Amino acid sequence: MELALSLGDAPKPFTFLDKTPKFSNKDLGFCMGLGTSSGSRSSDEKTRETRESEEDDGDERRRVSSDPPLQLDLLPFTPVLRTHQPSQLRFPWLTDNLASEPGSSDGPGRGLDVNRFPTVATAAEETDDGAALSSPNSTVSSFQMDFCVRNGGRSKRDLDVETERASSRASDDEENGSTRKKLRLSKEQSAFLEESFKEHSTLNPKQKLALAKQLNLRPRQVEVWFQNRRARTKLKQTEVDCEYLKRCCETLTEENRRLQKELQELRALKTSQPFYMQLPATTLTMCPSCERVATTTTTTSGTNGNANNTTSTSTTTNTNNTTNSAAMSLAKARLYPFSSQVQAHMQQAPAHQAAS
DNA sequence: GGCGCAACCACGGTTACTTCA
DNA sequence: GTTGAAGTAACCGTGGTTGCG
Repeated sequence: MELALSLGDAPKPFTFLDKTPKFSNKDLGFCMGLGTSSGSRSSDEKTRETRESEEDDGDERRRVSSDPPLQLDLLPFTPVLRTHQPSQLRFPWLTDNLASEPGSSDGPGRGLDVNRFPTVATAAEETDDGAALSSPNSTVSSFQMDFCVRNGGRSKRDLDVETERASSRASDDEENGSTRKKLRLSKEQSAFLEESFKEHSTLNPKQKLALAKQLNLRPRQVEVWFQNRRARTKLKQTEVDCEYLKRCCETLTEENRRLQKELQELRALKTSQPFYMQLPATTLTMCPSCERVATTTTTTSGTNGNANNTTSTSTTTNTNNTTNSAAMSLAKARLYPFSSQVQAHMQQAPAHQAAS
């Protein structure tokens, strides 16, 4: 019996894939590939990769480029960053002098930072990330990005209102030091983080600091954002995988049901037309492992019910789905039980497979 | 080389907050 | 105005790795 389950390049193994809701790259910027064992990489490997990446800042892209086929891209902007906005959105590890770009003192990006005055950094952050904490008067604060391209027409006034609101919330929180700090990142900040996530799903300290500077966030915020983003990606991937396996299960169940039904039909046919058994039987059997059909002519003799089977010929044929169904029809007509020759044939299966 | 310790990081799970229908 | 769901920033605990004495 043949059941083809292909996760690879089968033209259309499962029709249900067409029914899955709108997994269109164009629409959602979503693409997924099911690779071999990429999803089960050990944490050791990942940690090692990270370490290597951190040790070698000049080779940042190695981790990305060595990523196995498993890929989930949920990002809203599908175009590649550097071809998309090469002159406006730049990552600090790609261009070091962005903050000193001419004309950075004014522009639509001014006042984008939700946490313009991150005065509530923890003691640890003060020590660890203190170098990255940017004062409003530093060169970092003068950094601006031309987000208008991404704003979809949002005016500067809108940005200012949003920033003012965020600043207000921040100041409220500062007054009430006991409350947890939770400040919504602006759309522009999120978009930039998304783009950088597209470049690197993990950050080394250098990148983290640079991103934090660039977006006027605390390095801790950038770190947390990347952690949550990875978690979201993984969650989405799990959901997709789950759905896929569910559909696979349904398909296999349906196939099993169909085969059971077919088997019942064959049995019914066999009992209703027993005279076929008296004919010189031509065995049509299929090796489950190599999917070859073996045609065997068998002479049945004996008067006391003991049959001496003698194989006269044995030919093997490569099968595909078409020939399989033809073989099934032939099998229905010939009605021959699974014979001992099959077992002998199966013992030669490895040779068949090697030959094919 | 083996061991203990501290520091760091990533991750999973959870909480608290915001936004929106 | 209220409410529940969804999204997400932030936090916590844990395990792994690395460097040092």
